[in-house]
Amino acid sequence: MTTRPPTLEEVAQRAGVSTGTVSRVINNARHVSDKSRRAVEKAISELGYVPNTAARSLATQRRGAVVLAISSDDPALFANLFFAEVITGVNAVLEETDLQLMLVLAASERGRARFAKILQSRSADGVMLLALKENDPLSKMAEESGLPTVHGGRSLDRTPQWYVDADNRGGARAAVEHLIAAGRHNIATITGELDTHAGHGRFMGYREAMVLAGLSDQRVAHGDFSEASGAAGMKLLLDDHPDLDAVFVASDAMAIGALDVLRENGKRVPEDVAVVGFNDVVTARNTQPALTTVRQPIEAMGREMTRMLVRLLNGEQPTSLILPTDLVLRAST
Amino acid sequence: MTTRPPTLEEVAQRAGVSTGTVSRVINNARHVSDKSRRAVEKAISELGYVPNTAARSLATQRRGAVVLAISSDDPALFANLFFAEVITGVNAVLEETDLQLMLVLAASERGRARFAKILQSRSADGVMLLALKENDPLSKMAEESGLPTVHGGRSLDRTPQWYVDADNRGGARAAVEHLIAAGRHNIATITGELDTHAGHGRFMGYREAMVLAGLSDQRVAHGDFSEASGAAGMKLLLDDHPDLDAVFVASDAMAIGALDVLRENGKRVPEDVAVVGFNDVVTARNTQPALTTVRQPIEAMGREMTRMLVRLLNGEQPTSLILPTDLVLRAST
DNA sequence: TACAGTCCTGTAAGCGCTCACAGTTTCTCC
DNA sequence: GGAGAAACTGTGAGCGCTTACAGGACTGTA
Repeated sequence: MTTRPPTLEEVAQRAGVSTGTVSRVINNARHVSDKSRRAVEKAISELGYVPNTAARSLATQRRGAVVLAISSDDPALFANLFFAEVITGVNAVLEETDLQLMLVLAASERGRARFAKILQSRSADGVMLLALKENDPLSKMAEESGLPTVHGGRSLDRTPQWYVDADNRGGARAAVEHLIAAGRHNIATITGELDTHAGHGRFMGYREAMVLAGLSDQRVAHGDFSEASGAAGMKLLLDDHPDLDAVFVASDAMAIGALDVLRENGKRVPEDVAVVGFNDVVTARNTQPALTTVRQPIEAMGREMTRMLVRLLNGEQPTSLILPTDLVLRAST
Repeated sequence: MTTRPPTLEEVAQRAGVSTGTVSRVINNARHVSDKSRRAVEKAISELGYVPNTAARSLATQRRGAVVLAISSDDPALFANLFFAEVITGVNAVLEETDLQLMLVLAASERGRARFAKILQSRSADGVMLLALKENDPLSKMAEESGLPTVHGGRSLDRTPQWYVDADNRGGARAAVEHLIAAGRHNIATITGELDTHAGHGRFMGYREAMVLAGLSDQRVAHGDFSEASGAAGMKLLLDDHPDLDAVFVASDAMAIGALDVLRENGKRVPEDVAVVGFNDVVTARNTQPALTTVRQPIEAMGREMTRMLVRLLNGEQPTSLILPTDLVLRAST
């Protein structure tokens, strides 16, 4: 058993000053003489004093912590290095502050209850929400708590006041424009779920690029981001539009399904049909052929969400952000 | 702005009892009449009261949170779904308790300082440490703090009192025995860094299996877990032991490098040379051919670490755990 | 009826810190 | 040298909760 850590009062005694002065030194407030400051600092280091966060929180009404809540149990969150990347980004910014990171996986009912408890017990000063589903209950909970909240991604039904999102539309458009520049004209698309912001945005990006180039945007199959739906979509496309020479697929998982179908049908990639995916999942570089895809700046999203939240906590008014994506060129185009 | 949340005192007033009684109800202590209890519960739900954690922490000297510190910036931690899996496991157990999860990435100097601060300011009741490097400073910091600490993995230099680890040796042995059972006899190995517990254990597992089967354990190349070192190791092995018919590789990354070299040298896998890796990284199922490998129970490690820590916090004396691995059979054997 | 046990309840003293307030000292500038 | 401002410091009242401790109200027993 370790002995009880030293308190501010003991520091004050040792330094021969009052507790108020010690507190001022700790929070480097003004109005402290060099002499007192030095005495206090000496006492602090001799005693190995570190302020007790609970006591400080109680007095200041500030928690010194933010919570990152991850809502969906969507496998998309776990495929990929999504998790690691977001957290790396969040951590990088938090390291520059005194804020601690609390993590809540709120996929289950229980997890949601825990999240609610954190909010209501005021265990955190702010919230970062990765809620990929539409109408996610966490979103409302955070709002009702009144805590500053930053969203990662948007839903179609409601644009949160503060969010960071990837440029789904722009990314899709760039991907399709890349296909066009490579001389493809009969470009099809397999969409994701259109009732998600990402799915909708990527589809819009496709249409935008095609229309602007004066090409037909009518070669469309609808999927749900899953590998199986990608395969099914590809089959439909081959039936309906045997002339297609490229396909923009709204997720890598679907693209993988599509590649299988193309192979089964004797289509060579990219010679006969070029394929572009979206997300740059880890396996994208190991497909046959390696998949050209759109990479989302996930770590940057984590970073920017955190920056935004920190600003909010400082009373500033940040502006929401849409981050650019990268087109990763590989052998499938 | 939301109004200040209700306090315990307001609950007491509304319920017509004293604060002591309310506190007893909240912590469901004994000696509360049904009448008071009901009155208090009614008041609580009417007011939407939730105890303030900071105040409670201050009074009880318990924080209601544990910290998960991830030390290494080792890419191995980020390849894979390591991150997501560990956290999923940790979260699953934590959901059954009232403990919150604080996450610290302590790869940088700054991160380490933050970790120290958490320990010293007593912001957490216990520590889970994923410190993959030998002699990791975090390990000592945690120990000095006196907080209950559970380690994920071991280092060679020092076995922590409480840890959860995967059975590296047993996993390796099972992999090699699988090769033997398939009729291979000239089995080589490419080791990982032997000064890590994992590298050492896997090598021991290889030797154990070979010796027990009466086979030579002398076909050895040493690597450092990286893809490049796997390729280099494979080259050496082919030169020194052209008769080899199988190779147990201590990491998937190295196995991928080895597969490349085998292909370049016209060796067919698995016909000429069977290959087994270790870790089951996401890409292992997409290699050519798909890689047979040893899967570590990462989520289970997270779960067991957390269980162990919870027991420790309850004053129980848990015992350290070595979790079994799984052999994932694919086309490379 | 008296007396010890049990239960229940209220009271109040902390937990370790911050911060307004008031008091004291030191400057600054005529 | 003195008035007023500025800088410094100590004091003490909280922040919202827990937890002895001290009763008071019952119960059962002699």
